[in-house]
Amino acid sequence: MAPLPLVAQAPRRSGALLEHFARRIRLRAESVLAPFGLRPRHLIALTVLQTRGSSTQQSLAQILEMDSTNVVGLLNDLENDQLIERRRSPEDRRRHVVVLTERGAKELARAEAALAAVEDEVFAALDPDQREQLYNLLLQAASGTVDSSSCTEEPPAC
Amino acid sequence: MAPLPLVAQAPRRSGALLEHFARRIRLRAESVLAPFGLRPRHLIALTVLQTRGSSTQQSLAQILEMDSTNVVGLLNDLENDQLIERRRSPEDRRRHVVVLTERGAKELARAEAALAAVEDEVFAALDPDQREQLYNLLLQAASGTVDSSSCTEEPPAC
DNA sequence: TAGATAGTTTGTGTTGGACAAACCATTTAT
DNA sequence: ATAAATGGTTTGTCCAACACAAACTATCTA
Repeated sequence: MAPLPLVAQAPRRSGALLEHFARRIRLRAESVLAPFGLRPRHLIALTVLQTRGSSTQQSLAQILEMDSTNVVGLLNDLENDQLIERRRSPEDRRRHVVVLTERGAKELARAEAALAAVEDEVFAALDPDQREQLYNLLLQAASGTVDSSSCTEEPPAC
Repeated sequence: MAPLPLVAQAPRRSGALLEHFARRIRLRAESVLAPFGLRPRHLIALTVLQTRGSSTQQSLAQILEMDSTNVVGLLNDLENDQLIERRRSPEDRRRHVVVLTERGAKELARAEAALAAVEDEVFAALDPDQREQLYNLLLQAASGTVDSSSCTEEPPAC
């Protein structure tokens, strides 16, 4: 095959920039979140629960791509603060269904509000519209990967 | 003041989702990058150099928000592979100006190409247009934070 | 000449997170 | 009914990324 003219420039990958910003945000978030008794990774878990609904611990580990033993510790923290609940699945009583509590949702909202300044700083170069765009893209990317076994329905239905 | 009607929903923050994706990408990138002898954080450094141009090590540490002693090690790796060069600044010979070499740029491009599959997987729910949008938003956010002392010009000009 | 600054080296400590092993409760297969 | 597999938990070990401190060289500035 003759080599294509290569008119289009090589596609740039978002990965590195994404990680770059993740780091910048995480460093700042650390201190902002401290008063809440939360760490960035707790926020991630709560956000995933809110975004994708209640999940089994197993599927949560899959989504977060964390070792399941470490997920246990993470959930222990959150459960101690009553931000999530572990409910036995009625269909398979070995399973724990992890549910964001009302308190968890409120706390998440408060934490997000506290992070406003952080994102204002890190995304200073983006106007509000663009930040909205960014958020929506990420949201869509997240909700798209429904690799089964996550559930947005009422707790007993999972 | 009377409480506002709160018609608009609370603004959602991108931070947690951003970190979530950064993690997913990093985990996959790790193995893809291994044949190149690179780690994700090397890619970040190279990307920053390409995006924002040559920098002093000091300003690089600032941008990457890493401890400068650790930046040294990072740059040592990259310099060993001849992906970057440290040039003495003519104006202030204490300073090292870090320059992405031609080889560095090529290697970065190759690495990015190798990461295509990774991003395809992680951003499966986004169509090409949306991925482009995402990239451009991140790029703009990155280039916006020109906190002085970075330089896109010819090496001797820095 | 003295002090400040850019970078380097070495060394220490903390922490996130991967991994393995042993265990309980429960479900499924034979 | 018994055995095997599965979801979750606990504990413990190991490693890599980092932050931080100290001591050093080279260079610039006062």
